[in-house]
Amino acid sequence: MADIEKVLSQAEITCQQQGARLTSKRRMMLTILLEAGVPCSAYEVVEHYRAKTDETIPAMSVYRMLDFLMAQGLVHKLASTNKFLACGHITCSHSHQAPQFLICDGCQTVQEIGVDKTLFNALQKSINQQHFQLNSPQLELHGLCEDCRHD
Amino acid sequence: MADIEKVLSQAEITCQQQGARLTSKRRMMLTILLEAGVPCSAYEVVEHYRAKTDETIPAMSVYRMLDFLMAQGLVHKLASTNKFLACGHITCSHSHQAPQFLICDGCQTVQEIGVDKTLFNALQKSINQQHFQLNSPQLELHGLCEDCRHD
DNA sequence: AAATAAATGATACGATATATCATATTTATG
DNA sequence: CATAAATATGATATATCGTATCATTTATTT
Repeated sequence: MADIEKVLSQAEITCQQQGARLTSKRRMMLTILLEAGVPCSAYEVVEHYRAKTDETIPAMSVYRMLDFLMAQGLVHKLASTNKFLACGHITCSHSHQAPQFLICDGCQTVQEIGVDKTLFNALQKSINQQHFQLNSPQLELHGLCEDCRHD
Repeated sequence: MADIEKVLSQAEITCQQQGARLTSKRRMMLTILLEAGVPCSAYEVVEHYRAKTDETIPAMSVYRMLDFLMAQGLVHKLASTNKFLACGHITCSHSHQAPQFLICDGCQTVQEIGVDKTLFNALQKSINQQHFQLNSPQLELHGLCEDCRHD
């Protein structure tokens, strides 16, 4: 597990640079996702929050805070599973033009791999041929990680 | 609009080849998606079914039939929008290793483009480097189609 | 300190999806 | 054909995911 404090500090800086406020609750949401390590549904976050703080938080608030964190690029949502996870690259300088997630259907862990230049170019090319203007591609690839493949 | 009858005939053949039964209700589900032209939620399919036949069908049944059609490769589900659409390649001989969907956020139309060899290779390479065993990638790319871009 | 803006809470509800058991239909087999 | 087995569908309930709306609190500006 990477140093969560370090990630949080960087998140703080990122938000400041973007003129966004990382409130203590928003920070807590990010902490929960970082500690979980695997993607969580919004309602799982609600539950983790309750477990950590002994206070309840409305699901509505969690959704809003996750939306905020996504807008800052600190959290991603996996469309294929309706779950949220902390960005794996908060402390590095990647842009996130085309995040690719390798989602293990065995143990639920996710590897967020960086943008492969070759891949992104091939993607752009095949899309431009269709006269389509891309927003932001997000690749979610399901399979088995090395550990689960051997089970 | 492509000839729906032709697509249905091919669907019939595909099912026979796979030892699967394309019942009249399942066939109706596929027809509804083909006629709709845009992706539909399961509950929209329920509604279309009622409009067409004046009979109601349980959502549960629709989900099951859509699952069946997906297992035959006749229908795809868009994870990013929780909607279903008829495969755009039923009458051609594509394998569907890596379907790519260009989803227009303006008008909801979807272009299902074929597997680009270069892209698929780049994808495989970046994945294998992570010792990950892919199930079946499905790329969902959001953006604007040519028409909507000019609005 | 007052006015404004931003964030969060509270409540209700809509949309998506599945579990489970019952019934009907089709297929296989004696 | 008759019956058993398998497959498909219906019916019902409920879990899960997500948003609309209005109230309240907290932070920022002046």
